[in-house]
Amino acid sequence: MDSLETFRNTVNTTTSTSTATATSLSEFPPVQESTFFRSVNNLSPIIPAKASHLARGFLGLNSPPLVFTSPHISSQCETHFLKRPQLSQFEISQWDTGGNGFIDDPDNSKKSAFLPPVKVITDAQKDLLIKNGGNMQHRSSSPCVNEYLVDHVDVVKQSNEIVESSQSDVPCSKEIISKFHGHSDNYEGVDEPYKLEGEKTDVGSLSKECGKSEKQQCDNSFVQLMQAGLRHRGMHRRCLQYEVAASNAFGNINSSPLPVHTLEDSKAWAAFSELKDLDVTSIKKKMVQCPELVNSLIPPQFSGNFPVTGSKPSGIGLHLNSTVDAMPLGHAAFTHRQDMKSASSICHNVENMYRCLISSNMDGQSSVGIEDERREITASIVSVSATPESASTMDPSNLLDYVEHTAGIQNKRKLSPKEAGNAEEINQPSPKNKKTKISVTSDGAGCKRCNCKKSKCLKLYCDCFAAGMYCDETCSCQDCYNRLEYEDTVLETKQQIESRNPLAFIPKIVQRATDFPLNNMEVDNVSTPSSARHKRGCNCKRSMCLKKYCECYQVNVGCSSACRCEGCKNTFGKKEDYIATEHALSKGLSGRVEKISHSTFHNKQEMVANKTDLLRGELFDMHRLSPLTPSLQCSDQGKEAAKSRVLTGKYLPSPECDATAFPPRAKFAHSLENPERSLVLLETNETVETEYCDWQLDRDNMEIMDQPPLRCTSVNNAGQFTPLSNASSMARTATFLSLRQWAHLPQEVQQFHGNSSLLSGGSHHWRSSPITPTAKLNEINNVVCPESASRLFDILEDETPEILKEASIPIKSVKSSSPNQKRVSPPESHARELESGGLRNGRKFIINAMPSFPPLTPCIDSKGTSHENLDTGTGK
DNA sequence: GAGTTTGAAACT
DNA sequence: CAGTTTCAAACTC
Repeated sequence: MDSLETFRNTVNTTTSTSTATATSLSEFPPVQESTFFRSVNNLSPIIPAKASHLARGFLGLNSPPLVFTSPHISSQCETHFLKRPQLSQFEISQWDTGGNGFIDDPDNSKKSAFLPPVKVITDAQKDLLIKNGGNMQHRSSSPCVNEYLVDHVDVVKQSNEIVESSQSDVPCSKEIISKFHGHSDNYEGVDEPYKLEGEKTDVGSLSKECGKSEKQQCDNSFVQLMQAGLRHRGMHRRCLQYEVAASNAFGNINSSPLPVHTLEDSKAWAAFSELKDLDVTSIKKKMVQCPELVNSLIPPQFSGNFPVTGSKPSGIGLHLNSTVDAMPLGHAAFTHRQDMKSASSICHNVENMYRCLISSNMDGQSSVGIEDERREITASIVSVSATPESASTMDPSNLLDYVEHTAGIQNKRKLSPKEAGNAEEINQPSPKNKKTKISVTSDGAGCKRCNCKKSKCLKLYCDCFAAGMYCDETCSCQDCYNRLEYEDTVLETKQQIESRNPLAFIPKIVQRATDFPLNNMEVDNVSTPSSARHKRGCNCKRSMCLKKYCECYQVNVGCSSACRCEGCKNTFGKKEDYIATEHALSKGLSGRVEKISHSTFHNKQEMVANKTDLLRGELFDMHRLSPLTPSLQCSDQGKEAAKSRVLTGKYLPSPECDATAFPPRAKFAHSLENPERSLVLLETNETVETEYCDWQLDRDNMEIMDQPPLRCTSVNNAGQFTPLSNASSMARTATFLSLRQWAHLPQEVQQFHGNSSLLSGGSHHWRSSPITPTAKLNEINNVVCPESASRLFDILEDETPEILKEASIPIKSVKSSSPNQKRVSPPESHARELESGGLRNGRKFIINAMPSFPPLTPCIDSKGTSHENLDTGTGK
């Protein structure tokens, strides 16, 4: 045990440099009082300043998460990264406790012993760590960092615990440790700074204590234990980093943002208990005879058949660049670029799984160039994903097989640590890779990657840049500056462009209220709703909008009045047809509203139908910039109205359209009953979506117009959040944006909205789209909520000064909230009224325009309930 | 794969 | 704001 002490001392010495973490951790009392935690807390925060190079959106140093979400962000790591930027310490504690499932329980240290040590710091990670060398500290809030820290801790912790707890119970415990440490030694020479000094020495001495035959046994049992445990620990660990990975890609049963391991660990412990008292041979025997025992050591989500949900990418507003060639809806998950990113996400998940597999390669030769592997695997899987059998529909087990297969291939080509360390170099697109990348991505079903040569990928010419994404290794660009390492440059350039055109980065494809098809079936046949239109329109002269030169045609949308094309023959909708429709609608709707508003509804269903019908157009409008998400589409709550609205129109085949990716309705209902909880739930995209759907109707129906805007309140409350949970970077993005916008709206407008309860609807709207991109989050003055902006533009016809447009955003919300209002007050006149200050009392206006309706949907249990919630919400 | 066409973005 | 240039994707051969 001397060596153990030495080891501990070494650990303490090695990790004593960080006090900040420990200090912070101390703020989260009960969970981490164990001796080990104290040691853990003293560990240096190992921070991958710029972790995965997998393409990511422009986070911006001082800006809210994303100007528009990037498919790249789908990377689960990124998702995680974004999700809880402020929770590092807490996470650390959570992960450490949760990660082992033993909270402050000395006895649990024993339990932990069964958990085989894992190669928790991959080569790539180490490489990153090395690269980031000195400046690692400042990003300690990164969950990824946390992972490294936790992982680092794990190495120590598990080592300690194994030594401590196993004692002599398992004859080979020492050998296991030795093995483990020997494994760690695989990193030798890669990054000495990260090696826990003493590991090697102690391990070495321990190893020698094992006899040869015993060692052989140990090897065998160790391998089995490790293989089982690695999956449990390693993979789970990886999925801590990619928490969404577990929940999305593998249908995690637990939607909690924070991993809960206790149950699994308990199971595993139970299984392990069966083994721990046996000798090595028996253990081996037992494990061979009872594979289920081993399986019990494996988290359920990683054993057997994975419930496939596909990934639920964050999604984005439909940027032109986010849309690639259309595919049959069946493959819609990869129709859009962000879908491709979901593939990327899956890839990333798989990648992590692969890492685990690599890690579990206990032959001591697993030092493969992870970065390189990642790249290739990702590319390969993207390729796979691009096939009809997209990754989203691919059996995860197949993915695993694939990964394992790939791993096998990869292992044939083991890179030296040095080579692995050259990830940066490898990441640079090379002509050699170009063809492959293109072949993978340019088949129309794949991810659209840029191929810029002169723009340095810092102009809107660059698809990646325009879509708010960093280029990645799959791009074929040259002299690319659109990379994370040039983050500052990218942001600067982006701001520069936005200064010229604040809407430069907003989605180009928007929904139009004037064209909402009633044929539900159509949704199955198109990838883009006919109601969608290119915001700025095309300017085709020769292509007649029949080729992909046409931005409208390219994304399968018809041309609109915004287009200046000549000889438009767009098969998705000719400009002239659009104009004609628009004209007809503008003529017919006001009369219709009049009719409805003066009708006496005796039949609730009829009321719903009528109102739903009216709302339909409005909803399209409201979602103009944001493809409806599955929470709406897939909401199976028997909400006829919502359903009707959702299904009536053709919606963008949102990548998130994955029923299984969304939580049960109960979650939302709960949120309704508990407004405070709602705020928390709002951090999940699905809740936001659902909320929007339900509350919108509810609000419209229940004469809550007189209620202070719930949403406004929520938004304000939300503003009190730290940008924490990356907070649902997506949903939160919209929230913060709205808040900021609101704060900077002219007082006049604020007052207007203060009087207009419909603001709530507007806020809803903002929040309703977790994929809402933000034009500029870090510069309040330029903040433009794309969705709002879009609607705004429709209203103001692009003739309103920018500042007024911004100020009018909530007004658009009014419009959104009250479809009738729109009909009653045409956009133009509405704008005029606003400008003249004549429309100050939105409430009155709205009430006149629309009769109050009883609750429309079962989701809103009762008027009282919702009302109560609203009251509660508004009371805050 | 090279060259051409096209239209958006950028520039003036 | 219009005209021109630059750029990269789409397209053709």
